[in-house]
Amino acid sequence: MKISRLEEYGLRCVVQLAHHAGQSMQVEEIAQLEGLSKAYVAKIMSPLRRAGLVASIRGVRGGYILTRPPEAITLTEVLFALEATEVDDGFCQTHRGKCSCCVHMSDCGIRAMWLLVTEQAYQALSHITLAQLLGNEAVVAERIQQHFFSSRASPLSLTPA
Amino acid sequence: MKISRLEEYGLRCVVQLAHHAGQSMQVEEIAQLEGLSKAYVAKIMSPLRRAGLVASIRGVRGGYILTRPPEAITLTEVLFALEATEVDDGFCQTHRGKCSCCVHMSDCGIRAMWLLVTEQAYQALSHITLAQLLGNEAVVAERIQQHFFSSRASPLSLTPA
DNA sequence: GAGAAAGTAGAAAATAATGTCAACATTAAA
DNA sequence: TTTAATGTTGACATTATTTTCTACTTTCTC
Repeated sequence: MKISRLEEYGLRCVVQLAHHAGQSMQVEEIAQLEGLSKAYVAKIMSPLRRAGLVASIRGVRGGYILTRPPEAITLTEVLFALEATEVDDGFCQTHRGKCSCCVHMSDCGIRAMWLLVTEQAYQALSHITLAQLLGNEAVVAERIQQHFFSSRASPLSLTPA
Repeated sequence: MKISRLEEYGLRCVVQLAHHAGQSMQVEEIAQLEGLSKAYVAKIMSPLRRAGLVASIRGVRGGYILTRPPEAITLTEVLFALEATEVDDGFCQTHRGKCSCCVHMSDCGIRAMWLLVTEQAYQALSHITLAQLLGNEAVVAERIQQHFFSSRASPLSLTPA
């Protein structure tokens, strides 16, 4: 289980924008701050723009800017924009071995498990906003942990078997 | 966020063994049932054996067999055996762009978030055993859902911001 | 308008993940 | 004790992902 570089870098770029919320940033500037090439950042921003999370300003003095305040953008939105994460037909298509369709296509316990687990993970991420990622590591850790151990009945909680 | 083929296929092979718990299965047999090549299954089984989750029987009438009953093997164990999932130094190493180390190495809110989210996800998976994946899709779905909505206070639950 | 400073898009190169192959090691059975 | 059926290993081929490159479009400033 891992996140792709597109997801990681994309999220980082968007967090940079969140740091400068209200102002636009040029691709070059983001690239500098994240240690990425300008061309690469440009490519990363593309899906985020198509998803409507950021707006581009073209021409001289152009750049990117968040379309909403950081408090109003969830991590699930960002990750989905960057990479339609498939545990659905797409998933089964890419895990079919040498057959034309997965041998478990009609009935698959593992699919049921992945489906629920990832669904709940994204559900959890949908409660974390960009605003909550601003601040230093300790502060963010504290905040997220708050979430995880908070009272409400519980998307991704599991009791022992 | 996605799972690799190694993880998916590895889990499937191990579930096949769970179906035949107590008896050994030959690589060829597993390959047939999963629609994979014999050579590929052989490769997949290797890390599972090294992790001690399965034992190999060499020579004529050889095969693989679970070293513990399906109820005693968790998904986290299987996934870790297949792929050391890194959100640690390894993760930061592979997400450092063009720099020698990630520009956020010393302090990274995103790292804190990934760390906690994946930790909790694996925590959740550590409560699901191979035994719980046996049965048809509907049954498994029901079982896992039970877990998610059960009473106890809650690794991966999140409350709205 | 002209020119320069942006973003855009798609091709190409580099890298990593996936899957196959062939030579080898082990062991049950004849 | 040979033989054939198996797992083991590492090198190779293939495919997918990541990253760069190049040509193009838009728009601000003069």
